[in-house]
Amino acid sequence: MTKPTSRPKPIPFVSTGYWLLKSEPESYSIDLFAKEKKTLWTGVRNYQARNFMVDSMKPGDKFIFYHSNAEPSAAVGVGAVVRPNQADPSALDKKSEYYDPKASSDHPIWFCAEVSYEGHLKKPVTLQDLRDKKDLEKMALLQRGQRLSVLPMTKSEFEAVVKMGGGLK
DNA sequence: GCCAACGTTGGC
DNA sequence: GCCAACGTTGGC
Repeated sequence: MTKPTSRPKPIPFVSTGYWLLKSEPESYSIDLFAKEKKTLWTGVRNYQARNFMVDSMKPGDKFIFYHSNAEPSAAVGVGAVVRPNQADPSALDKKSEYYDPKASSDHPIWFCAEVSYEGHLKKPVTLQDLRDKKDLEKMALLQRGQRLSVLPMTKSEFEAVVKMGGGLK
């Protein structure tokens, strides 16, 4: 006997191992990432984006580093997931703009991923470049109203973006 | 700075 | 549980 349910079941999401992570360069840029080599991808405060990092990201996954709210907004580099699904320390830090009074070490609420720098694209691939590319029209980033800061992408989308950027430098 | 398109909150 | 009001994101 199946339980009655008032809500539709979430569609199971199967990761292809490729992601796109957004950051505003004024808050965390690819240049700073390159200098630090590794960072905790903290401050994600959207449940769907969080769930990607908790449920679907795996060590070794790759991602496009995308500058949002930038001049111009563009894919600018590549990174790799080191360790997903970790409690986000910024939620417990009263001085952080991402502090959440409802979070605690027993109940972190928010999670992040440790990620490592792999390289800058030789040339940034602007949002307009991405939109102009027929092969990328289904890419999550380009869908109407899309605002998540952690987005899945397919392997072929990932490879197309890297190629458009002339590879890594 | 504007505003479309979202997500979240809270009164009921 | 509905939904109006509010807040945020991010392109332009």
